[in-house]
Amino acid sequence: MLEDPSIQQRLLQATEHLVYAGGINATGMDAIVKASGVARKSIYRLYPTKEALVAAALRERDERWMQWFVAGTSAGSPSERLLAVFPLLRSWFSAPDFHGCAFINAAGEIGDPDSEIRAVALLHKQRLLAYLSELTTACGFAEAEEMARQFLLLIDGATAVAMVTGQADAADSAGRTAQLLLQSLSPSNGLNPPANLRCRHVVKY
Amino acid sequence: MLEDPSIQQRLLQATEHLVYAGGINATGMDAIVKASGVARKSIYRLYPTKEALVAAALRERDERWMQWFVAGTSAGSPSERLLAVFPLLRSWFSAPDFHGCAFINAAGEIGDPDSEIRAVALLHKQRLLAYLSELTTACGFAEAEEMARQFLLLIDGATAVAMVTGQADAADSAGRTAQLLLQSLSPSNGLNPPANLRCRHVVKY
DNA sequence: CCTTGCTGAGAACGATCATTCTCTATGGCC
DNA sequence: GGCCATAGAGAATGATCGTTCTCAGCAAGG
Repeated sequence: MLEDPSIQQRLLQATEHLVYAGGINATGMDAIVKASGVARKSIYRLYPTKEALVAAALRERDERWMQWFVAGTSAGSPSERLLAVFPLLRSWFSAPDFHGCAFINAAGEIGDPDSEIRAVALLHKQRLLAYLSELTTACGFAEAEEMARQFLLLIDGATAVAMVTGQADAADSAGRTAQLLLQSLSPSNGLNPPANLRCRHVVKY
Repeated sequence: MLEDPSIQQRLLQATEHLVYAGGINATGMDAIVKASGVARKSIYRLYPTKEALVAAALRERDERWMQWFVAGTSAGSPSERLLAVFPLLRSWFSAPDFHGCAFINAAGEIGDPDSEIRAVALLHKQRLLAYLSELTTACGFAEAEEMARQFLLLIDGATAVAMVTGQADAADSAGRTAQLLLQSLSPSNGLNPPANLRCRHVVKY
């Protein structure tokens, strides 16, 4: 009874790619139709407006990006997983089609604060923060929430700086700052509870 | 012999405001004409294309933003000035018309890497990094350049997170991370050269 | 068979886009 | 007073925007 998934998938993937590469407003429906091979009529049967289509494409990207991020930070102890974030980011920044965080770009382009697209961007950051919080909590830190927020700052800061300057080594500076965070707030320094409850569970994304 | 500055100033200020609030592509020339009160013919005599106009408006914003940033971080010792960054950011994030970093937003919206607008965004980040480097160098840190890059990450990360989530306290988390950076790399901990050459000079912006 | 609904291809719509043009002051300079 | 560049206001241009509509093909179900 569901719609043919291949059509929807082609449509969302082409939309995501075009919007990420060229921006939302600069991406016309003509380009989406041509790149996806999906007819206009079919697009507007699936999504009432371009905004809804772009929001759905960004939700799709959120899903895939989180899967990629979790898969790249799944090996080792919790602290090793936290530090694995930054080499992972570096490889992303070095990709030829890297153009920053799609959600920050989208939120920055959309003026209307009530737009559905802004809501998707917010949701993505909340999901990323929740995953980081899982990791810092698994490390046994007392202030795991605060630490997750600091990691989020480092990730988004490195992503933004890498986009504007084109220098992938922004991930390295962020990684060094993260290492400092882990060292200074390490559970083994006596200022925080011992790490007797590490690696409790892993969230699925 | 120069052009009447009031016209150019009205034009650039209206362009900057509209582009920052609503994005580049969503801002039409009609809106710029109406908001600035400058005639179309005069606009195209001053700037050959909309892209050049927006680039000039962003250059103007760069100038004013850096002046605001330097003025807000001019009191106290170098390390106090570095830490004053984050309450300053917090007040910015709390402003009703805050919409993130105009340069990150612009670079994220523009796909063409050779665009003049992208160059202005890059220049802004280079100028901000240079100023941060002045401050960290004045603190007497051995790796002042690296530290300035880390501060830039924190600033841009907090700005991006505050835009997407609307939470101004992203600046507080960034400030705590910065304090950690200053403490762990403090010149007084013996791992770095003593701070016998602090506060050498101040750059004008 | 006939109907029904989905698909692709593309025409058509009114609106808006960036850019150029016309027209009418206006204000300094000789 | 005459002159000329600049100013604002807005019409015109061709292109492109998001959205809707038409039409032919095709597959499934009665």
